Amino acid sequence: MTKTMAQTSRVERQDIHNSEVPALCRACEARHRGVCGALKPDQLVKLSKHTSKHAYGSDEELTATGDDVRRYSNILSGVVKLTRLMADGRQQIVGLQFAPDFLGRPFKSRSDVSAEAATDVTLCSFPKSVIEDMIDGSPELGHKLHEQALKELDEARDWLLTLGRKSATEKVASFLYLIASHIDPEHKAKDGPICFELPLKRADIADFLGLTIETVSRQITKLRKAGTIVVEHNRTITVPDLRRLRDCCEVDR
Amino acid sequence: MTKTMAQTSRVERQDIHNSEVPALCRACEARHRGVCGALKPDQLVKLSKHTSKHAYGSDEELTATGDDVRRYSNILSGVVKLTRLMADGRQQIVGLQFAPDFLGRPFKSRSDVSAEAATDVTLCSFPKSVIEDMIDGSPELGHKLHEQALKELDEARDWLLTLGRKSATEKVASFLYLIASHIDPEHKAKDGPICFELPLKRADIADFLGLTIETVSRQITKLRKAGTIVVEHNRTITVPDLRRLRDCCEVDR
DNA sequence: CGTCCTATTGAAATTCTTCAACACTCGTGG
DNA sequence: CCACGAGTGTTGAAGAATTTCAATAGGACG
Repeated sequence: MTKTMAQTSRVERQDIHNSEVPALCRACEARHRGVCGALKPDQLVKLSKHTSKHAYGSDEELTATGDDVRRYSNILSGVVKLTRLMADGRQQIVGLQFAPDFLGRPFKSRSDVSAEAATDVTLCSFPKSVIEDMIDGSPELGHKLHEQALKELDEARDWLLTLGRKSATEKVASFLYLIASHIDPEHKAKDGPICFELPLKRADIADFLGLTIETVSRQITKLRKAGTIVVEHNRTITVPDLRRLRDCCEVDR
Repeated sequence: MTKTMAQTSRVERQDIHNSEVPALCRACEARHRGVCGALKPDQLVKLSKHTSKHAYGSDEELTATGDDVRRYSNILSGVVKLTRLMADGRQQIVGLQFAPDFLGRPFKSRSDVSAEAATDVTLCSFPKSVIEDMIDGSPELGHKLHEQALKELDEARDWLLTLGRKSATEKVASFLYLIASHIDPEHKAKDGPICFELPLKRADIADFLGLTIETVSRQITKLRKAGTIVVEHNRTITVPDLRRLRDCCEVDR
């Protein structure tokens, strides 16, 4: 069984036993919730020798399309968009990843999606080979990566339904609901008021939803006028009643 | 009904070396290309004790939405559609699986997609627990399942681009191209004439592409009149020049 | 022969896009 | 300090793509 959910107290107790956990990793979110949670202290040490932290600004490219993907990363902060581009410039965001998600495509050196920073992003990255060597010795790590792949698959399939079958309003509502639930997973059930920053600009939202900027804007206006959401400074969204937003994600016809 | 298509002679020759391979598995496609390829003979024996073959007719449900998914399966023949359904009846196919794909969602007992037979289908299925026990002992098996998850993820992301950003004609062309390449992976590069049966009826194609039946029909007519495809009996497609079809998948605007 | 299922086609209605104009914010440099 | 431009977001009107509604046709089967 995986022990991902460790409360702080237990983690601290663990770290007394193996004080060799690299300084870099000690304060790291990914160390507990991310892939590194599956690593033993000596593995962390080994990994940290090849590790580098890096910061990216909004819209900066993290991995070029078709590039050799020689490095894996943990997202330490920020939101990353995975996009696919067509020859004539049409673009589709095929995945959004939040800290402390893992970034990289195991078992394949080329990828036809490119990764861009949606917000300011910091990554902790390391060579592919190091991790791949570790997988063989530690099934828990392989399992964790497998889990993340399955999670991403579930999300991609949810989004297929949204892209294929929902109206523009439903799409925008679904996007806002997605962000709201991701920002505050606890809140999801509670249905109280929620406030959050949109990690994407309108153009990105459009590329995520398969719409135009204008349509996105119009639908946001519509939701705002209906009182389902409150918008400040274009990017700050308040949802007075999450249930009402959720209802907009799937309106009976 | 179930026809074992493997040439018996070759399979028998192989099995001289490991006579413990269960009779059921000897002629099986999945034994080589599917997950079972990662199993050792003694594991196959163990697995085959809990294995049952089953045939389904077109549109029959293999796994109900939200059902406990207690069993895994290999697709021995036919095409399976994975669908998501909305409360008001809107439907989206979120994945197509072909023999000898693996069917089932590891590490999760509920799934919100339902699996239906698109064509006549035969499955070889076994309890989840047996496979999961084996994963611990054989990293190769875990790896194979991981690979399949990643493959499905890549496919889902390809499809997100298609659903989000392509026109109706491009969507239909992309679908036909997908099927053509899947039916005959070798042919993909050659660009000669190809003939195949559509595994999906118009309604399913529509649910796969996020379109209506009528639009699908119109686009097929359009491709037919342009000479890009030849249609017989609604289901039999001939593609004289695969390159030309591929060009229709992404028309510059 | 009639019925069900599947597929096609036409015309009207709807949704979304395209094109165009305008508003707001922010940083830079005159 | 203000003008300017770039980047971002909103809104309106016209146009295009797709859906909806409705009618028709062919094949399979009892």
